[in-house]
Amino acid sequence: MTRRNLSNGRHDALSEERIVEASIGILDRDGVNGLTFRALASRLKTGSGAIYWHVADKQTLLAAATDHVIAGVMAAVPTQSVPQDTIRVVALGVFDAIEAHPWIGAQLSSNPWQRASLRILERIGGAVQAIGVPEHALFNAVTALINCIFGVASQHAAASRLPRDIDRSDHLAAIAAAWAQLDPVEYAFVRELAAQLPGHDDRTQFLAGINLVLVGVESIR
Amino acid sequence: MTRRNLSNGRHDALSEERIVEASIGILDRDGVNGLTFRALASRLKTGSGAIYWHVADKQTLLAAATDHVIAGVMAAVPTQSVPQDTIRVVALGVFDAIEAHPWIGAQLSSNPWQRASLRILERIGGAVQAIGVPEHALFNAVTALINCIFGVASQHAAASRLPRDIDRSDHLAAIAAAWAQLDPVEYAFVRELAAQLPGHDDRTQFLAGINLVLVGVESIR
DNA sequence: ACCTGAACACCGTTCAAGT
DNA sequence: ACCTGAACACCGTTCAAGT
Repeated sequence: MTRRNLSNGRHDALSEERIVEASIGILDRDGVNGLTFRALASRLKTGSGAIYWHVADKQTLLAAATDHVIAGVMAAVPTQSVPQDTIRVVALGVFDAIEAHPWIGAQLSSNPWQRASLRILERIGGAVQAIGVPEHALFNAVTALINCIFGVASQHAAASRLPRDIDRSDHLAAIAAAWAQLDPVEYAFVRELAAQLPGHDDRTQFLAGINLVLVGVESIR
Repeated sequence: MTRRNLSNGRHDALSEERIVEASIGILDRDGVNGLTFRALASRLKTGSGAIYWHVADKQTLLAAATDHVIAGVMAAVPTQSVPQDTIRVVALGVFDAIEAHPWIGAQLSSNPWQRASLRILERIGGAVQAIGVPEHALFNAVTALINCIFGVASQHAAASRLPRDIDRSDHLAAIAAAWAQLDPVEYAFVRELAAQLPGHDDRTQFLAGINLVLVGVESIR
């Protein structure tokens, strides 16, 4: 009975999985700054030092939490018959995951070579290969797509770091208002864009960006 | 003589500008975690509380430092006769700025609507307009390009957070080696990519990605 | 108006001590 | 082997007190 957490249903035993799941719960509710080892220990009814027996440090914990979410997303994405569709579905899956767990955005974009990113890279890469992009251009095509996805990821991450009591459309309106007050000569374009800001749909926008890059990718086939 | 810092050369008086410049110095040498109000106060030979008279908080200070660098980059970029070239030059300017001041990467991608980002948005937007993209597609085209730039930004930011004693090519080799040990079935593509990783040039790669998006942008003209 | 520096309320991480 | 919780070495920020 040395490994009781395998053989019985005791919920007391700490494990990396339980820690990661508790972390995700805290992250979803309170954001990255809300995830402290003290808060985690209190939720898991243990001492803060106990967590270090299972997890190296906070950075590793955040990477593990991100991987847990992204692994779920990728498992749920079926490979489409048209590779372009696979890319779109993967991209939208990541988009929706960031919307559900906003802290993932910062995590993905701040560490592009962690496991979670590799899962995305693998799926996108396979699809780009299936499109017929030649070997020497693969790297370029794939990173362009990944950059697009992660760029939006961080954009969303920023929006999600807002206080919870601020409405999203209020926030967009506030940004638009701020832009409208910029210098008319120096910021002519931004001021024009301000008018379009409140009405636009992030998800549609995101997909349109992916499609734009796909046109470029197809051009090198 | 109420505003001595305007009329004479005294270097003692604190000002937001001096604080920002000192911050950039610390950030370049020690990274974001090295920038503490105590380190800043010591460098400026003042008390840590004094800084708060000129700067609201650390987040604002980081945004101001980022804006200071990006403003310099944008001022140095001449508008090219071919709008596509303007986009390329702006993008490369941002790329080089991130290479010189790596902390900017995280800053840009974590707050896409700060002043520094707006400066970039304005230049890119004007050029996309000049290409002849119709009004309704402007937003999509511009954000796709910005996402590409910021995606790479954060990628570089990650690489720059490495300890200073690690060589860059050693680091790439280490990543390639780690990738090569991944599951051959689950990570077939990533393993193939690993071989190309050590040899590739970031800057060329980056420009190739921009060009890919430009093909897409031109397609909706 | 501007600066000082101690004090406050936190952090992540470590580690002797327990079981 | 795994857990406890006090302790350490930091942070950002505030604020009474100075000039």
